[in-house]
Amino acid sequence: MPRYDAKRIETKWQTYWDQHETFKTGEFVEGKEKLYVLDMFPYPSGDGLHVGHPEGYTATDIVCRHARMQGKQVLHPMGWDAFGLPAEQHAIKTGTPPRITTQKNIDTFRRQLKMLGFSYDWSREFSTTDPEYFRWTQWIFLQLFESWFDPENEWTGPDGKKRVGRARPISELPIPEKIKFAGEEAIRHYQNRNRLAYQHEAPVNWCSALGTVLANEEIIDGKSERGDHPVERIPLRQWMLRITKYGDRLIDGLEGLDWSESIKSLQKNWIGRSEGAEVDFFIGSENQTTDLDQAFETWKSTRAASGFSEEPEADVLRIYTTRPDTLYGATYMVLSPEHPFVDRLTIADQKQAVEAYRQKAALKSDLDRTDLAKEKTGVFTGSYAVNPVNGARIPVWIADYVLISYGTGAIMAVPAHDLRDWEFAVEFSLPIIPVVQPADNYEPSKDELALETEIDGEKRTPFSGMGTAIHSGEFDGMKTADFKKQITANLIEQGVGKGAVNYRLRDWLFSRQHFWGEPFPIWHELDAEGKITGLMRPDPEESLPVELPDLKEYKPTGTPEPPLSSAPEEWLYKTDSDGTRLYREVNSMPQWAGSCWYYLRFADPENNERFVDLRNEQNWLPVDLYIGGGEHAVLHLLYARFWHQVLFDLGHVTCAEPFQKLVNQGMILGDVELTGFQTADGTWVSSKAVEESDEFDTGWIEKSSGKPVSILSLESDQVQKQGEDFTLVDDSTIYVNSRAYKMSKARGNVVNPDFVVEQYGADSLRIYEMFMGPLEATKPWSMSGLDGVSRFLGRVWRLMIEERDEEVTLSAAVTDDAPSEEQLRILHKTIKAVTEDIEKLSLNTAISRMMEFTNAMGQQKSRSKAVLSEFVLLLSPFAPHIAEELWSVLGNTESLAYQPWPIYDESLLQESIVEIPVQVNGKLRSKVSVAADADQATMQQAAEQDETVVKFLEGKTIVKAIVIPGRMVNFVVK
RNA sequence: GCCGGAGUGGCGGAAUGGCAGACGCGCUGGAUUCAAAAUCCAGUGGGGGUAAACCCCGUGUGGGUUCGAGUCCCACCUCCGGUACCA
Repeated sequence: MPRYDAKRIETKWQTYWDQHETFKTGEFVEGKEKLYVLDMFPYPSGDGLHVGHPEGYTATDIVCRHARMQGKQVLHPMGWDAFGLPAEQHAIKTGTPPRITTQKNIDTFRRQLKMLGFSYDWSREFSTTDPEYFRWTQWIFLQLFESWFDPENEWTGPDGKKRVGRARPISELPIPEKIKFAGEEAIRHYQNRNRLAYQHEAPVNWCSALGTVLANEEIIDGKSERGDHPVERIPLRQWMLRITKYGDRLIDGLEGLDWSESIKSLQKNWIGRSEGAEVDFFIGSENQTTDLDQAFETWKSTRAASGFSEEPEADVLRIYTTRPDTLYGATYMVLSPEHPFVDRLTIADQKQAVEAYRQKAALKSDLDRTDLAKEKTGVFTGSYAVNPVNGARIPVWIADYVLISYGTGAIMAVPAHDLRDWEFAVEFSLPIIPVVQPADNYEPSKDELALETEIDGEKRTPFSGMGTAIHSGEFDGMKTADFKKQITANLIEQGVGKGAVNYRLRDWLFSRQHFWGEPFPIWHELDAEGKITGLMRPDPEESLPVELPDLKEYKPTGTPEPPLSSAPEEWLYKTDSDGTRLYREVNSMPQWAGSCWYYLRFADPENNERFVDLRNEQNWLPVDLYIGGGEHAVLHLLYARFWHQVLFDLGHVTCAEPFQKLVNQGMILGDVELTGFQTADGTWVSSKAVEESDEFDTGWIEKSSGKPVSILSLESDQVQKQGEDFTLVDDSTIYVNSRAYKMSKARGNVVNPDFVVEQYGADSLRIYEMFMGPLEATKPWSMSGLDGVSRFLGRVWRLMIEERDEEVTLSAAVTDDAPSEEQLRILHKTIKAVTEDIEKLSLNTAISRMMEFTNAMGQQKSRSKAVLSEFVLLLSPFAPHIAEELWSVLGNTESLAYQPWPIYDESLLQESIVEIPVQVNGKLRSKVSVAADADQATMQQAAEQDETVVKFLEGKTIVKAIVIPGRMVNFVVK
């Protein structure tokens, strides 16, 4: 019985922790160091936990258990991100209300997490689907709704940092005189247009198969991320959040954060800030009668006096460019097909062609647009615009390579210096004027060369780099960077342009046509005919939460009308105190909403007065360590930071950034698979002669014949290494594939944590996942690796427990004698290494250090109890169950969860004699033993006397001897 | 294409510019056993040499810096992840 019995021990200690509320975070203690460690909370899917979850959870658990033993107060909560599609789709199929399914899944997840022995404070658990939680999600939405962004506001936050731009209450929005004059309704509409949460009629990605509108982020290659269904673009009234206003703040805020450079750059790229200029090109008034060139002169002088207007007037096309220095090379303009000026600029002769082109563009899904990306298409409108810098008349085209959603939806085309414009100009024989001279030693890039074209008998390529201005009037000879600054200044002076910043980031499409999401706390005013007027009334704060109605049917309506539109009348309509009929907003919030602020709620989960008490927020925030999968590196983190910054601007939270340190755990792949290929008649085909193909069920074909090949799983003894690759043992010309794949049901390589715990125990699973490799690396699973760590725990057990006894008793080898110097040295080396490794999150090496300890102690006939006790403490964050059990067998009556973490003594680390390497000319030739504290002369002398070294020094002169005390000796000889 | 990251034994992976391959898996041999499981001990990068001593080669490729490079610099190759008409 006293063999290491994981199941018995683990159940015992999990019950103990539960009963004693061992990991409940108490009231915040002033002056005691705090640590807030958070896992990205899971979506409780019906499949239960997979082995990827415990990877991050174990890492945070180790950090927390370690921190508690160091005397810190630790906040380590867990909850559920439980709104989302799967529960709704299950409801559609079975009629089971999503709340029921969700609850069941949460129960499974909780059971599994407890089974793994994580030290969460379960008293703080909540789900985003709890009305008491989403009450505050709705409240935060109202904060966004009731605010606008003032880009000019300069202010100093509670963190003492100066910022420009701030969210302010909508009541403080300055109303232009014109609008004030138009009356109350106009003012309300104006406010609506400026809110951080606003409604917008926009082409959205409608997926009829899912019966919903999708965010750009939910679409991959023009198909839905979920289910791979086709997506088309249709116009719809949608909720948007004005995240673009926070573009700069979201970039600047990254600076002080302890995040990997790669995630920071991922976020920066996503935001995609670019600097350039907006420039107005004169097109004349709508029914221009006088000559365009003459009108242009008048316009120029008017502009010189009035300056550049905030909004473009009707007589100009406003463009955005990052290369204002190429203005002289603009030879045509392009509008996106959706641009509002297309109609008025299209002359009668071109109407038909333009209309046809627009139709085609509108029908194209994103997929088609990218598919046809190779070829440039477009139509001339028949109209011209005037280049403000040189008065040149240039034709205005429409083309779908210009997107309505970026910049101003219109561009000036400079074919000589932009690859896309070049392609278009070549296609439609438009003039190409070079205005930037590359440096003398310039070689065209691959992309540029690919576009090489013969024009007028001469081979020419576009040039998209920087250089010196030519054909640019007074600016000739200027360097690109200087020219940009200079011309931007000139444009402002002449009132025809200004410096501008653009973002790749778009405003956040914040509504979904789902049942299983947070309802919006918004009512729409209806007019006498029951039509939506565009004016809105928020639910008063005190009436929150707006709960979901009971529905009989969860099916999508099949139209973009959300399922909530079939809610009972009394949920959908009400008459306000002033007699206005109101209709409830029937969209719901996206799944991101709940995860945007859950980290705040954990600091104060039961507060009925506020989303989080300010004091609690100040005490616990920011999150000191946040660990989760890389799939959230962009969106979740960007969205949560955005909400947080708005709350910060409005004074609801006091720290500017929510997540101080972020770590992305790597993905765990399935076991490595060796795959061979065979034709139908059973002949082997080399993996180098096959390729993937959708044509046949096997998914692979032989390249030469195009015939399908079947795939065969091989055992490791059937293959051998050959160079970089593997081949069959029987035939070294037949290469086979060797790689690990993502775990998936389809591939059948999913590892179930329940199974692993059943077989090996939770401690083994925890240690194995940490031992696999660096936390952030992608790593393949290996069942035999689990045997290894399981053996290690068995060895630890036998260090202390007498297996042959009936009862769990201390082994006779464990004594109360004073530890030997050697045992102490081993212990203190281990303490030092493990402590430092935990701090670096280098958990795989921490475990290997403990293995070394175990191996060394196993050799000792008599083992000091004191030494073993300290070791058990070191092991406890990693394998808490076995550690608690051993701790109690060692004679302790209380949990070790709050025992002081062992401290190493530097003086005990030193060995008295060390073996140091001796090199000659940098090559290792021998090793000599010297006293650890030997000085340079002694070391050099010892090295020179070494037999082998003498041989290498014979007949040579020592030019130089490099001696590093305690480390090495190197002789440079001639 | 662009932006990140990574290339080290049969495998997962270690190495503040200072003994490459810690630790684990796998494999080989041995002990224990009637036998097995479990456990313990020894060996295990490649080549040469007598399975000794010892020597040569070796961290994707080519160059460089350095007394000394897996580690730093330059160029390139391959793989993985993200992204893509963003003006």
